[in-house]
Amino acid sequence: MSDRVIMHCDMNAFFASVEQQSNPELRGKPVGIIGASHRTIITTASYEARAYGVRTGMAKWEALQCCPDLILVVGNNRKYTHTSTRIFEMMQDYTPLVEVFSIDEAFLDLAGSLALFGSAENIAYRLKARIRHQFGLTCSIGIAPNKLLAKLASEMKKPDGLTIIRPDEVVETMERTPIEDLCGIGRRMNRQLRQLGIETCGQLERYPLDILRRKFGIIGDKLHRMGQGIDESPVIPDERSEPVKTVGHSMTLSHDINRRDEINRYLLQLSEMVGRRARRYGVSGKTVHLTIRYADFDTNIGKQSTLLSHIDRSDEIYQAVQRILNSINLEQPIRLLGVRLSNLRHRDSQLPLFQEERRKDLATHAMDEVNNQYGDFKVTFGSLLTDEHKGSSVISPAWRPQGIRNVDVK
DNA sequence: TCTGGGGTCCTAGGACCC
DNA sequence: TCTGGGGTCCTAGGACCC
Repeated sequence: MSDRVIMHCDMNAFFASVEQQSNPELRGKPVGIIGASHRTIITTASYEARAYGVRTGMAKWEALQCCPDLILVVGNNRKYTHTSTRIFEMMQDYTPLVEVFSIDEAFLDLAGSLALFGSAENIAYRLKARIRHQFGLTCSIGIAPNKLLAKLASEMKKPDGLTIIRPDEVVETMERTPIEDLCGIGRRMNRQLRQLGIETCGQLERYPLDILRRKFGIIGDKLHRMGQGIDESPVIPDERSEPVKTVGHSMTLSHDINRRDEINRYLLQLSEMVGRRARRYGVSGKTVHLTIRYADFDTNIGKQSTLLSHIDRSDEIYQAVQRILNSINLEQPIRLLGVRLSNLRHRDSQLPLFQEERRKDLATHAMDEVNNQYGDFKVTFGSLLTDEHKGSSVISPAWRPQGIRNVDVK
């Protein structure tokens, strides 16, 4: 394992850069990519916007306070997924071992490619040149003996960086690297480690392992290894990746709501979104989750219910969600609603026995066909047909280009 | 017009079985 | 007449990632 060569490639300000490429008027200007709702946040800021202090996750109004000239662009997911897919295909020219980590990041295992291409550095330059030439985009690349260090390396120089951590440089690098720079140490863990006086990876490595274990359980061992820059996890290409475990959608409402009929309309829409995606993936689920965030933002209620059988039809999901909602005593107006399906397995392809069930299945199938062909919500349940419920399909950075390949069969 | 949306993994407690 | 354990499944909540 010690002679692995792993590359991590991270597209710079991906959504914003794609927009600047397709619209020259945006080039050189502060651009923030946002969602369609007025309660949206900045999903990506161009480097010009970052210079003003605009950051991912900021509320729209907050970003405008940092940078009054900020140009806000509503994200176009289709454009990003299209570009992203083509970039990942390009990476396949250098190794079949490409792990898509998010819509704009991937790991490549290059150990088997060096004989053909000379060196990992050489591959990095070639890939960068092609991405720039074909898409007008830059990326930051890290090369190291494992994924943890490759990701750390790619973060070191942005934009358009290339950073290599060689095996004999690992110890020195870890000595000066702040713990929060590691992927896996978030805000909370950073705070807890700092309370122990640990600020750098070097200090983390030297900290007594038994205390880490006592305080963090099995995570303690992981932390100890991370501090040394050790990570044995393999690069897993999509076709070998774990099947997806949950399918869900949630939405922050344009205004806080109270009325049950309004709540139901959103829940029906969410159930339809979840059901449609589950059916597209060919899975059904046995557990249904309802998520509610109250107007105060801090109170989040999650309630789940496991059914007697697996379901994938939107109306069945909706009914289950209804039952869960009935068991909750609502205490505040609602800001966000979410529906999720888990306990997934391959859908049973057999048609149900009863006439009524069969009819519903066929109707569902017909509805899916139209939606697959013409886009989401061209055909849907009658109660959804208001302007508010046109349902913009959302893509997240957790998106995977090929979707689900295989699903656990239990 | 305060703070999105998609996931994964881990923990901890309770029910239930043998 | 004291409360053993191992296993699985379920639920709720939180940390973390992009």
